[in-house]
Amino acid sequence: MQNDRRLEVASAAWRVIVREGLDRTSMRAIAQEMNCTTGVVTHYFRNKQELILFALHQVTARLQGKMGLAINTLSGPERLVGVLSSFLPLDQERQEILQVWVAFLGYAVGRKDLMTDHRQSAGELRQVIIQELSTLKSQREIRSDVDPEYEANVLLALVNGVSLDTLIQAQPLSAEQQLIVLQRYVDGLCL
Amino acid sequence: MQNDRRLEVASAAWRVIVREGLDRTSMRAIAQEMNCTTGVVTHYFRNKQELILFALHQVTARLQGKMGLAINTLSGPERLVGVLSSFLPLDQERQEILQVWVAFLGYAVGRKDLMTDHRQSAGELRQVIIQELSTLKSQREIRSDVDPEYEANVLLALVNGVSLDTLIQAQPLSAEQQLIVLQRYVDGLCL
DNA sequence: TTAACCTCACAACAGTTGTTATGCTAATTA
DNA sequence: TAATTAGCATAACAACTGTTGTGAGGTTAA
Repeated sequence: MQNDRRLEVASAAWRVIVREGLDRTSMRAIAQEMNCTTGVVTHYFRNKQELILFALHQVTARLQGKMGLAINTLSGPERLVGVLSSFLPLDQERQEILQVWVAFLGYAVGRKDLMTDHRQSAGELRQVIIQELSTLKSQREIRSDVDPEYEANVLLALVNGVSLDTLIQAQPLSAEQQLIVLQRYVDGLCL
Repeated sequence: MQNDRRLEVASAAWRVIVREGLDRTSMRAIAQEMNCTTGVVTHYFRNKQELILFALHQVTARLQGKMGLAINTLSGPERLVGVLSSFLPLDQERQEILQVWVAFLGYAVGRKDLMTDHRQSAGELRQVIIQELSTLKSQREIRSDVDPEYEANVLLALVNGVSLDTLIQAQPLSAEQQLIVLQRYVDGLCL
């Protein structure tokens, strides 16, 4: 399948990004990571921009996959925690996703179009959280005085902040500690 | 003073980073931003790496300046809020600082030495927060069951997360809303 | 004045970048 | 079988990168 090959190229790009940095992720470096030449890369992607954009969309796609799984298998307050924890770097795969995401976010500084991309996916996620909170509120699972829009901001900030801290803290939070932070705050909304 | 000139170069680099992106911030682009040639840049900085590192240290230096002001002028729980809010993008200056910081963080992915730099300054800030919380605890200003080390993680995550959201959210939190999020959480620690 | 020096412009260097064109081989299709 | 296309290697291109050296003009010091 030609689509599988595109994923292989994007996967190689990811590995180079995590290991060498985004600015050192050249066409030749990606090709070398796949043990072939740039002919492969140029054959499956028109531009480098198209490749970069595809690799970026792979980030959001895989995270949305995790989130969809949580939505379909859980319910109640556990589903809210499940959705939010989909984005936490709890395992090595999501730690890699986080690094690629941060690299792209830094790359988006000074590029209006790329930053708009980030904002859109962030906005969609925010709507999901608001929806979850509203449902929980109408089901009397959380306090009646919580403002879904406000708490969505806080929860997203908490998840993003905890994720970032796993990158920039010397002794980062363990997976259990990350979940505890999230769980405690959600517990504070319940009752 | 030759130090002032270095600051001018770094300032020009900041402007290019915010406007064009870090990867497009070349020696020539910085020089053009100053309306001169690369001779200026190469005269005050040995390498580009030295320039980049200097510009990065300017970020932490200016933030620590803000923090120092809060430490010296406030006291009690207000000082904790003041210290933490020093890092929030409440005004245009700190919004610019945030963008440069995010650009450098993304640039640090795949560079162990730069990421170590980030980790060190983050660790120092964490110690300050822990110290603040411990002092407040011994002064019976916050609940006796709060764990300073744990709450320091949560507070830092909250500040980092709120800051990030101002970048990646379509309608970002206003300065007042950012402070409310922080203030409310700190209020929850008091009593 | 003479000498040293700071500040900077300018040009040239080698290396790396993305992009493109060409051609080969194997698979697919007619 | 013949023709076509997919998949990829190779090489060459211009543009851009950081770095270095040379030198000019102005300032300071002896």
